[in-house]
Amino acid sequence: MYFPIEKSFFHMPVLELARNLVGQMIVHELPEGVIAARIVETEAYHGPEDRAAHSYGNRRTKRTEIMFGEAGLVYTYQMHTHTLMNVVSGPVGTPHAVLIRAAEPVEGFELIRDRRGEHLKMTDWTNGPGKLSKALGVTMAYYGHHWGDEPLFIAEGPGASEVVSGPRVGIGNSGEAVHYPWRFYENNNSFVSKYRP
DNA sequence: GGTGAGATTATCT
DNA sequence: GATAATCTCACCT
Repeated sequence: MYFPIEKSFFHMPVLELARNLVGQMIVHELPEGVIAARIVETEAYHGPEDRAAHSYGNRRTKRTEIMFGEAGLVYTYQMHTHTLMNVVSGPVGTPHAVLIRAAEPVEGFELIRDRRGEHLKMTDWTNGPGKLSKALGVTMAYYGHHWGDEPLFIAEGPGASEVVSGPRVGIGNSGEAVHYPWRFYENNNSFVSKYRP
């Protein structure tokens, strides 16, 4: 049984939050059962000053609107045919966010397998942001939800053995921002997504 | 095990 | 009409 983490947990600087989310649990309670996974990889997006962020230069559109809200809200975003999950960070009016990129399944293996496919290796279930949201059943319907509320929430997890940082993935031509070491992941964990230069 | 191209759709200019 | 915080599959080593 899992319980949502204190909402005050989200009130810390975005880089710190990104690092501290590694090792926590992400839980989705569905009518069919509970899916739980331990977060092993995140990325921080530093709103106004980060060329790779959707909210760069305080760009405020219908899509980025939620990032200007309270820390702990859910920012879901459609990329091609996939949904990506973020945790809003920073005080109200400051559009920071943490992208949840990968997690290690802990509970609900059969539900995940049903969604992702019988033939896949277990490590291919959740080792990327699009795959993770599909495995957990997270959709755009959660845009604006809070990560401290059921049925989709962050719970206190067992932590991570060793958290390391490196450059972020898939942000192409974002100038200097490409090199910022704002990706955090558990060292030597096979559920961490592959880095593609 | 690794690299490279194409898919495919909401969102913004 | 261009773009994208990705995924999958084919082909190479």
